[in-house]
Amino acid sequence: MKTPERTETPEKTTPVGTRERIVRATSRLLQRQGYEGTGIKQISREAEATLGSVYHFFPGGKQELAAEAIRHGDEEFAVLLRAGLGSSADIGEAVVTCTGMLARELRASDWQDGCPISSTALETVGRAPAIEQAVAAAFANWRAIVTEHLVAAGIGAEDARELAGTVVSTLEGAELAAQIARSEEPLLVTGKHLARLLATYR
Amino acid sequence: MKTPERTETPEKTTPVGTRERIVRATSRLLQRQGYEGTGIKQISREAEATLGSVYHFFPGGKQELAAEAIRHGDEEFAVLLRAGLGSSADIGEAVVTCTGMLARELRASDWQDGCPISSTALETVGRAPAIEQAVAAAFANWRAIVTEHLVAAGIGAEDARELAGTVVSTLEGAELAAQIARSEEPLLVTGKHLARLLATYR
DNA sequence: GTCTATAACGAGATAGAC
DNA sequence: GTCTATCTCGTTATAGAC
Repeated sequence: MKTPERTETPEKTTPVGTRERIVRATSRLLQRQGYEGTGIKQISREAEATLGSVYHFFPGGKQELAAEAIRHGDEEFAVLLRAGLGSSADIGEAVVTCTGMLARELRASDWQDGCPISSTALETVGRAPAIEQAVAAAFANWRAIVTEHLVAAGIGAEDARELAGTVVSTLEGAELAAQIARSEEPLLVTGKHLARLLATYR
Repeated sequence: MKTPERTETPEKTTPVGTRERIVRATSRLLQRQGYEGTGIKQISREAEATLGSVYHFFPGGKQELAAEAIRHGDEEFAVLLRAGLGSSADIGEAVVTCTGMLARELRASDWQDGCPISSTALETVGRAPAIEQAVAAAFANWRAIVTEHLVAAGIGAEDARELAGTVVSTLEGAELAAQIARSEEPLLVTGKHLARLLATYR
């Protein structure tokens, strides 16, 4: 028995280990406050872990922890992307669904929860190799997911590759614009334009 | 005589006052390091001004100074936008010119000098009203500039307004992607796609 | 694996002489 | 307007008991 037995509501919340609590808290804080704006003490507080535990699991300190949190955000956004893009056989409609989902989540968080990694990505350009690598991997992952769906929709491989980059970039930019304007409009309009662009292929 | 007479090379560099040196230094540092990553002491050092001078001109402290620096970055990017968009009668070509200019500057700075305000914008969402306002004004300014050129190119007013938002957002996203990938490709490809999108209007 | 204490340093901001 | 000294607080990181 490695975990304390909790007979009531065992399926509600799977007990999550300290390490994962730290990673999740870090991911959320980086999303909202960026890398420099987030302190390790705040992370340990929010994760309900002690400072000693944080350095126990991440001896590399803040950078190592941030890189792991970026990978967490990577997968989080990938899940949303796959859900949205798989929602319709029409790829244009699917992209519009994506922007709608992003807009809904953004409004629900009072425009706080944008892209989980963009702020940290911008802050660490050319200054934190471990983080930069995780960021680059995330973008590559998202592009690959979009490429796959574009190819499945009948777009040629090379066109699909290029378009996927534009789709991901444009979602990033639109999410930033929506946060700044505190409005869903930039995301929704951009979804419409992306669908229109995709419709010109084939 | 308000300024010391310098008879030699008077046109080379117009002597710039302390206040402006501080604003310029802040703008550049915010662009590269973001808001939380930039210290006032570093600013005063880089601007060759004393800490006392910084607080003399900006009694509101870091927030007031950052807001002013955002306005500086606003105008800086607006100049580039106007130059690029005015470079051709064909609006698609003009947008491609813009992305080419951005790509060139980005590479020249070793992928450091992206959008002058996006990092600070992301970091301060919902946490620094004076900065948020300056950021929102900058985006509105850039959208207005693009809208004007789209209308001049014969696109209907409402379409132009929506497209301008997408153009600005997409440039933002593509610049981020280019910095991360350390490659001009995201910007150049995005320029091509934007031109293609614009060509479907009329 | 968890906890507390603390070292070493830098941040934003202020005071007051000049 | 400029300069220096300083206050107070928070930061990352480490040490070592439990």
